[in-house]
Amino acid sequence: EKQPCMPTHPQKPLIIKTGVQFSTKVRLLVKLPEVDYQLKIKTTFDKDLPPGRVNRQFFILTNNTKVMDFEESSNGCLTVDFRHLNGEIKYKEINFLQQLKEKKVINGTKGNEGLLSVTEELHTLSFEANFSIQGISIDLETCSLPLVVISNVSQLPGGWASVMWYNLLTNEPRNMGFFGSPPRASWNQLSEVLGWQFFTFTGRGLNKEQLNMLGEKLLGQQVSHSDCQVSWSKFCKENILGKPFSFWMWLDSILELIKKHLLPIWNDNYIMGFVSKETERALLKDQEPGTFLLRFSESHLGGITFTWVEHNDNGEAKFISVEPYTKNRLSALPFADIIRNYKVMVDGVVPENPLKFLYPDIPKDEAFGRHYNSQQNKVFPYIPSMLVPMSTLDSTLPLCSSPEPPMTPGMFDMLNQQLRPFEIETAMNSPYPE
Amino acid sequence: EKQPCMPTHPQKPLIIKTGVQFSTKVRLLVKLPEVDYQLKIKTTFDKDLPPGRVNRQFFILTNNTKVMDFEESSNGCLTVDFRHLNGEIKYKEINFLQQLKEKKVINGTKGNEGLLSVTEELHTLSFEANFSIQGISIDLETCSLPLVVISNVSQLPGGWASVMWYNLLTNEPRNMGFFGSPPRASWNQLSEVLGWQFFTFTGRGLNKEQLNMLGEKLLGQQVSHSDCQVSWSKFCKENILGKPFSFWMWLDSILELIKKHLLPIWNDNYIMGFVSKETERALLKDQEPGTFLLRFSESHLGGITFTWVEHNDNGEAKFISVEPYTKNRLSALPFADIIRNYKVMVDGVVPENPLKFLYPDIPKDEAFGRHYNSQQNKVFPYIPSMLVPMSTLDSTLPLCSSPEPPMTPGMFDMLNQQLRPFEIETAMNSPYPE
DNA sequence: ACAGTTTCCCGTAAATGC
DNA sequence: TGCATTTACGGGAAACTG
Repeated sequence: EKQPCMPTHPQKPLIIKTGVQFSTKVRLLVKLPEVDYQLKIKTTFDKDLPPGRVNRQFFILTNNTKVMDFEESSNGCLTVDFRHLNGEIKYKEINFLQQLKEKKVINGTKGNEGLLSVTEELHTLSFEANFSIQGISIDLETCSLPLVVISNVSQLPGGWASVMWYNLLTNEPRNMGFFGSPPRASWNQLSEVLGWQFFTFTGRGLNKEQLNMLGEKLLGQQVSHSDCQVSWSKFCKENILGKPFSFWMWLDSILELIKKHLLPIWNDNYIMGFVSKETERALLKDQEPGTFLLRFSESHLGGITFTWVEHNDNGEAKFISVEPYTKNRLSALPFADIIRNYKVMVDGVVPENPLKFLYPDIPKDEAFGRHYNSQQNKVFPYIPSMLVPMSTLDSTLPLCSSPEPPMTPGMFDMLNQQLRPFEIETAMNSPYPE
Repeated sequence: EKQPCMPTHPQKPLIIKTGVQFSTKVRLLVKLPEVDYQLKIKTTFDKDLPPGRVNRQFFILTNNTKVMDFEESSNGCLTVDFRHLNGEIKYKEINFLQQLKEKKVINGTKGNEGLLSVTEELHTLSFEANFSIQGISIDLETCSLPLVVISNVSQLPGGWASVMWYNLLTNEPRNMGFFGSPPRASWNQLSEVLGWQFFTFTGRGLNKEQLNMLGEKLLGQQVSHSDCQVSWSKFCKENILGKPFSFWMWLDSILELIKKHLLPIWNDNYIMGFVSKETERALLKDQEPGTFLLRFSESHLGGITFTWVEHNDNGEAKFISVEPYTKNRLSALPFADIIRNYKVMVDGVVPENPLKFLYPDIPKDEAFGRHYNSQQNKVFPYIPSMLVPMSTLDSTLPLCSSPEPPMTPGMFDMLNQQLRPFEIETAMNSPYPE
């Protein structure tokens, strides 16, 4: 009869942060005959969870009772929307604006297995109303989909992973023990969700090649990933081999990077982003010198780098990648300007920008010109100054410039044991398929 | 009998921010004969202000009663220090950790003249205790010096100005209407306080020349500023002529800049900082080309620039200042590294660092070498990249490079009406005394 | 409309708990 | 001790309010 909607964290529904206001909407789906009186809705947090399994306990700080009525108009706080939809069903909506506070559990024994993290702990909001019609008292009750409660935005990625996994893999309205033994997802399902994440939060999804690279990263090289199963743990809990973060933490850090610093370029489809080093080399190998592409760092959270191709004296292609730029650097200098002004200075010779064509052959300025920042702000008595990103190289020193090593740890170790000058880098190319 | 100390905001006592914990200490100065029982201290905010004049009203959210006793040891929250001092007087101290919340004043008429800003509104904390000895009940009561209550750190500079002004100009323990008609300060008094501010917060005070420049800025050119009177309004409320900020706001922004980004260089005394443009030119005029000095921006809040001297073909000195660096830029690149790597490129020619000697003749690297950041962090497969601060000039364009115009508005307008190439700048020099 | 003031809340750092 | 989680609060921005 009543269909509850979810409390919302900015852009991420079903996640609530303690101490921060959230809002919920409840819609009454029955058409009440001429009910003009005000209907009181009471909200309760974790109303009747099985007492044995309770983990953290929360309570709603503010008024947990709100009136659902027809008159109030939208003021952002206690908005009540009243709409006729298709002339058939009446929706009444209520917004609660309230916040949550953790009850200190006196009882020392938290019921649950210690294995679950707080972002795997599921909660609900219950809504109750009572009204009487023609002398008959009627109780209505409903509750939300499972919620995740976090205490700091640093837990948002983990919480969102839980929400995604739950909603991807079950239709149950309230399986609170879901993460006690979470089901696996097929790569087919998961890749669709990942693409959808990018689409929702940035405006552009992921193409076949990008998803393929992600599949390989998560599952290793396979003929087809479609039917592979991905465990919850592999997706979000276990660290990637040799890295201090999980697959989802890595991917989410890239989502955040795009949202804050790369949005227009990403939406113009100028960031290939998810490319293996092997593919990268294969693509660049036969291109004009100075052809480059943009790739997200696999070794650091939230980083983006460019790799360009040059040619040795003997005609071999060599590939150079710059140290990845992270949000700190990008907030000092937007990425388009980095590409525009990037310089390499070898042996103190006049610096030159090695970036000429965005793969496959788009002149740099044609691709990024729209996003250049003419940061030459005229402050009258001063001469303007800008930051120029620059790599300074000394060709006599064995400065290593090879792109990231492949994922296999053996290979990684092997590479790490060798310091070598530029020339040898091209050797990295041959072992890989083209 | 009891001597109260002040609640503390980090580094700035007598300022309390709503919603943030603060602590107070109360010391009992009488030696109680064998009092081992616990003495309860009750704290009240604005206990008995004349009701007519009340502005904002606040109350203490947390427990306002704490026990002063001998046993408790320092745990950071309810610390009680117990010390014998000189074997004569017993100090008992209590820390209150509590926060303040504003009462919504139902009564619409705030008593005070609307002229005062919130940072000029003074409040107090009262402390009360009662104990009985030999059947006689004894009441103790005391209260703090006037406090300023702010709701956001953005109000801290204003609040701190009030605390300084109050404590500089009165010895009254609680003149709550002080800012109704605040007295003036002599420049003698004020300059001492300003120097002390720098000393306290950075470790280095201000020398005669620096204070002199500040005096001129505040009072205009005078034979001697010592006996000049500075009004509270001029110090903190009125904007500097032609600028959107007051004298103290400007000075405080520089204090903050030093604290966060320039501390070691400032403490090495390598920042002249407060120099008028006239003096700057007089100093640099006869120095080696490439001699530079560091000066705080007078036109923007929290900015620092360098000015260096070069010579024209005809031997005239010309002075060039870079656009001031503010906290945003400095957090991308520390100032010492900016000085180290700063380049000017004219007509696309090889860029060169024009900064050679810190005034009067200290080789740049000798002065700043200790603070250079070898930011060449080796991230294995990538080539490192750094940000290089650079000014790019085209000598065929009339790019203006004159240092800041002098403060007189007429002069400012005159300058603004002229766009001119480098060479003319030297003309600016002659009108000024050397 | 607007300026002074407060609220909101992210994101870093520190504290706490386990 | 180390890791997971929470708390603290500066700082930018939005919301509020006369």
